[in-house]
Amino acid sequence: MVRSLLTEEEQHAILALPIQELVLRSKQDYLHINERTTYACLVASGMVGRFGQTSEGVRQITAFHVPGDMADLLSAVRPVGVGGINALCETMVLRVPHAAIRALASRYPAIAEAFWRDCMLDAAILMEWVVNVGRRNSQTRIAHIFCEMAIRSSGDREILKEYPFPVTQEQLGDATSLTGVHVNRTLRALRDVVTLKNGSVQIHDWARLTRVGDFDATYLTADTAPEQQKRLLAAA
Amino acid sequence: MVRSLLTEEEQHAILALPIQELVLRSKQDYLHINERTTYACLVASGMVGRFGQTSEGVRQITAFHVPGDMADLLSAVRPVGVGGINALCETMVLRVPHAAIRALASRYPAIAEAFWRDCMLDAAILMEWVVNVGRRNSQTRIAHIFCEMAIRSSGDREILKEYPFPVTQEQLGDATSLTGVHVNRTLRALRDVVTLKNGSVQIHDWARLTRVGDFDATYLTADTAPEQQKRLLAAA
DNA sequence: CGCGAACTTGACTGTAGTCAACCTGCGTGG
DNA sequence: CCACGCAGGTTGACTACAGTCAAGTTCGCG
Repeated sequence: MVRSLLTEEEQHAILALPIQELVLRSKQDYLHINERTTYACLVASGMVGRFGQTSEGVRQITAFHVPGDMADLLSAVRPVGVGGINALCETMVLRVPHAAIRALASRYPAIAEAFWRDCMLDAAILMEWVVNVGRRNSQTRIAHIFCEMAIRSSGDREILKEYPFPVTQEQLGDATSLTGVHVNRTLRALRDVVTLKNGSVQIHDWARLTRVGDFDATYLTADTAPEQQKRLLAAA
Repeated sequence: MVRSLLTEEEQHAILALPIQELVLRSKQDYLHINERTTYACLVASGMVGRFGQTSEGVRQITAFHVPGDMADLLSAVRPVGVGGINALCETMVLRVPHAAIRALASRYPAIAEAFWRDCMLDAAILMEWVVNVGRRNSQTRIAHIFCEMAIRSSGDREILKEYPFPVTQEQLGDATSLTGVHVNRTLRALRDVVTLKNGSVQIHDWARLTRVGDFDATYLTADTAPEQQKRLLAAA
């Protein structure tokens, strides 16, 4: 919730939410496509992918979620059309009942807005993914995802030169709409700039990576508006 | 706001929002990419497209908005990363100040949730677009968009056999990540099922169109949960 | 040590892109 | 009222990026 300003009381209220730990095995589907749920899940460790699929069962990953992300917060207000969720490696999630989230949002408008804003960051990323998959070639697509995940995995710190990204080349293809074979060839072409090995991304040249990846981090940045923008205005 | 249940008082409060009418010429950019705004806009008539673009300026439409849609409601809580907005034909929009939206959301939790839910429908559509652009061939892609817009243009009525869709083949290509030339060829191949002419889509065979378009409307359906799901639970 | 998942490589194919020419219909201005 | 211009649509020939298929190879784990 670093993306919004909350008072201590609000922060305590969030930390007091009832949670239930759940450990997912690598490759385990946590939420099946079109499944309805009454919990939202916070990724505590590991990594999950959200995905959609065609009627033929071909999967398309639509989002990656790192520790700290609510992977399906949107389901709290709209439990349909969330897509499936799949653990990319052994992952611990904390399940929070929708009812508790909604009750909290009702009581604290600033929390409602913080949740809403969090969902809107996801939406901005999704828009960027449409552009990525639709308009960029294989090198740019993959480099772009590596840039995005570098920023998101680094939190407020300096950009990490290496970060965990426990996906197979096949899964990276599911995220970029490429085949595993072509991901492999593309990674080879990028090897001077970035490598994916043992479930980690190693960035050798960040400047070149952002250039190849046609990457501008604006869409990921926290709101840079005046501070009060991060909180709801007092009720009129 | 038909997607949520609101009391009369809440409905009146929404209708009392300060608005400012604005008429956009066809092809006019209303919001430039990366532009920050302090208004959200409701489409009153006509049609707009939201778009992203690569650094080379190639555009990718990420959403269409029909009358009744808030095209950039998400900007109320997160004014960055919205992308650009372009009028596809002469369009009237109603601009509503972010401040008013946020004040209303703060005062009426059910309205906050209705706004949030509305944004989440957009997000669900966006996920479907990633799948569409990433995983489907040209015929399926175009047919899928035609299906989506048929449902959204029909509102609660029966599905219209003809509905306004004032886009050029080139713009349809910008939405489906195809070139204008290929859109043209694909439309020809689909002409027994659906045609795009004079700014309207004519559906000749809805059953076939959904089959060709690999279309399942679940992601667009209003929440089918028990009624109270459509409103925030009373504050604990 | 042996199995299987993931990765690697090569040869060939196919869908959609590119380029270029031409057609059509509409709105404007002479 | 006609003619011009132009945006949008249509078609053909050729190209290219990524997909497909198939045969290895490597590596980690039981």
